[in-house]
Amino acid sequence: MPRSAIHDRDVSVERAVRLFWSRGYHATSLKDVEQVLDMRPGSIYAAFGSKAGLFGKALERYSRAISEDFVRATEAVESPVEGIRHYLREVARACAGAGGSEAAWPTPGCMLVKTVLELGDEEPAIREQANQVLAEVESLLTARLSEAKARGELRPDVQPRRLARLLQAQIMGLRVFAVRDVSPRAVRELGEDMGRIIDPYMAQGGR
Amino acid sequence: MPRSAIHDRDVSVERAVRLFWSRGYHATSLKDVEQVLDMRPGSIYAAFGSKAGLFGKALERYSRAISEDFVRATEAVESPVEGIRHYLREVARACAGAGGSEAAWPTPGCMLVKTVLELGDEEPAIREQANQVLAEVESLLTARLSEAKARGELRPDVQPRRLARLLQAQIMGLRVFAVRDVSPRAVRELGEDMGRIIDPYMAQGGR
DNA sequence: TTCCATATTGAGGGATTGCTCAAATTATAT
DNA sequence: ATATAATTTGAGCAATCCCTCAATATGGAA
Repeated sequence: MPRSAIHDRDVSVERAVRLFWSRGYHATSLKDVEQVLDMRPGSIYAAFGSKAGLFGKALERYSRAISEDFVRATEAVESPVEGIRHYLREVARACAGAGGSEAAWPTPGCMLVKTVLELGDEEPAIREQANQVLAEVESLLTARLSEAKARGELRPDVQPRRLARLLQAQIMGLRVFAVRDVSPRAVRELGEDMGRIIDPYMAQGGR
Repeated sequence: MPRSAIHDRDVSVERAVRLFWSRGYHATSLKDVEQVLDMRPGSIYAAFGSKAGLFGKALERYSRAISEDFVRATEAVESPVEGIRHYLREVARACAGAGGSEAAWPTPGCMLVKTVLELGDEEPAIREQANQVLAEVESLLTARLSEAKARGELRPDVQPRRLARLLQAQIMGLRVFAVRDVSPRAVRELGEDMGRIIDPYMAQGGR
């Protein structure tokens, strides 16, 4: 007997991702949200509770996409180390092409990083949410590296978690760097150089 | 004949640095500024013109401090490569101890990075200011690396500017990583590991 | 068709935003 | 002391903020 919803929740969240991802939390007003979602305040609040609530859902969706991308790119090749290199190249490529409305990424900057940097003591729930996802990504990296170590690709004395942190910092650094007004070529080169950081950690003297 | 100013401009800007650095641009209201500077709106606007104007002055001051820190830490030892490693360790230490009101850094996150990530098309002047300083830091790094290459510390085929970008991404990544809720030990280890990234670029097989 | 239950609307509320300006204040020169 | 000119104040403006809610619209069951 009820009236069916006219707005697809998934589509709305997807649009909110791009909006919040590019503008950040504070710089995005509900006017912007109304425009992008094509919804009026009442509907938005009935569906998501609050601006922070919608942001949380968007961040959740972004997080899932990021994790899936990592797993997919990483499993595209057999070698875990090569998989991580492949991921770094993919990120560099996406960063270099980011910006346009047609681009896959509205900005090179990682939404998780932007969130953690923007939101301090205000909105601690969202900050904690982003922190937790970043910890999960570190664990994904650690798992891949443990696998590589078990396969004999990495030296026996390598600490997977510690190397994972170094590599996560690479991804963060790459994406922040790409926000600078710098040539796509420089970004791709940087991704390549970052991939080579693993070399000294590999068995048989690297590469 | 005029009345002398009661507020020291330098002190005010210094306080504004900590305030904007920790909270970011949008999350900082003029109420916050009034409180921290102990000034009323009229005085603030007479002195700095606008919120963006004050932020610009604060960013300028922060930039100078960052550059000076880099040069000082880098010149503390004779070898340029060792100087860069020393800087990375110093940054890691400052990051690990950041947060408290007594700490040297209110947050590990770099104000330049936070600014570039937070401000998009809005406030393009400030964004451009931050971008330019980041380019200058890249040049500082490049200069140190060129020196190292001339001294024979680095392999002849090393491209200083390209390696400089890799290292700037390290600094950015380190400081972003440290914003995560992670142990000081992990941050210091990360700084150490980042220093070792230079090894493969060094002459005589690194180290 | 009638009715119900939910989705949606949009005017507008209370708070806060960045900012202005006329008035008050006060250190200095005369 | 007095006059001068810059500094500082703080009430308050227009705009915007996030959000609420009574009214309206509408799809599905009976």
